[in-house]
Amino acid sequence: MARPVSRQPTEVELLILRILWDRGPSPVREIHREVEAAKGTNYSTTVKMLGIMLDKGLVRRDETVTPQVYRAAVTRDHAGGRMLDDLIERVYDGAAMSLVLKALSRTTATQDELDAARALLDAMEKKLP
Amino acid sequence: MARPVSRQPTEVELLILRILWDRGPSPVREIHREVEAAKGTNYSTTVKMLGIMLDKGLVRRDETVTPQVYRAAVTRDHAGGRMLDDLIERVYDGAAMSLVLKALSRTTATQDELDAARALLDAMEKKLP
DNA sequence: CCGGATTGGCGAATTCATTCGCCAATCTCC
DNA sequence: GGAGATTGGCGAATGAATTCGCCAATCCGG
Repeated sequence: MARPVSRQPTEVELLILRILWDRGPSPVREIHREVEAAKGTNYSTTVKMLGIMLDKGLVRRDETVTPQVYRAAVTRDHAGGRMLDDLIERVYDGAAMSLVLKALSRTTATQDELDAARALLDAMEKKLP
Repeated sequence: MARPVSRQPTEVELLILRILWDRGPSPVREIHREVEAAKGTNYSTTVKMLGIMLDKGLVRRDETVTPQVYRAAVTRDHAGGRMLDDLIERVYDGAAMSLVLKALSRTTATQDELDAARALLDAMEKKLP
């Protein structure tokens, strides 16, 4: 009686999405090459997972060409944002800033990213009452 | 042939941890009260999950009192931090800042939190080459 | 046109998380 | 002291995710 609960991409789905995000639309054979390198599973498994992901709407398929080409149907930021929202909700009951500060403290960033972050903070401050 | 993959707390485990984080050490009956309110499952299920979590080291148990009292063995920040690291790794291949900016943009914060965030950014900047 | 290689799909098997039925040990209070 | 309630635990059943065996269709070089 297990339940999925969060409508997040599963482990293998995420692995495949990441591959598609990194290399763009690709035929099964190439996707599988990376999946196999990452976890040594079978070609059939990759095909199966792609089929499942197609049903779930996580990927698109161009069947007009041979071999068929798959592409991610969701963007990295879209999926990541949803997963992050979910994480924040499940761990911090929605109090995001706490988690964000934590994330900031353990990351490294470029000057540009720091500037962008400051700009965001400024924008947020203006919205304060 | 499913695989565990990430050693993160599962859904129900997280629900129970959150309850313990919010109310502190508690007897099963009270933990169950909230679990039931949240998802309507049985008392046996809550006991079972606590047993599993005890095995995994996610909670501690004081058996010297009756009823036994359970407490979280990991802090909210510890668990959240690990889960966040995992999320960042799985979605962004480790490039955290991108995700952090995304999180910032969709949250609201207090003045104090904004100040704390700026302080962190300043500290990070000093570490730049 | 032919045989071997490639592609893609279906269904069954496996594993983990979750759920609960059922039972034993304690406790509570007449 | 004992009936009924409360506590806690174990083992089996259920369901989602994952894996692969096996097979059909298509492709490709000679």
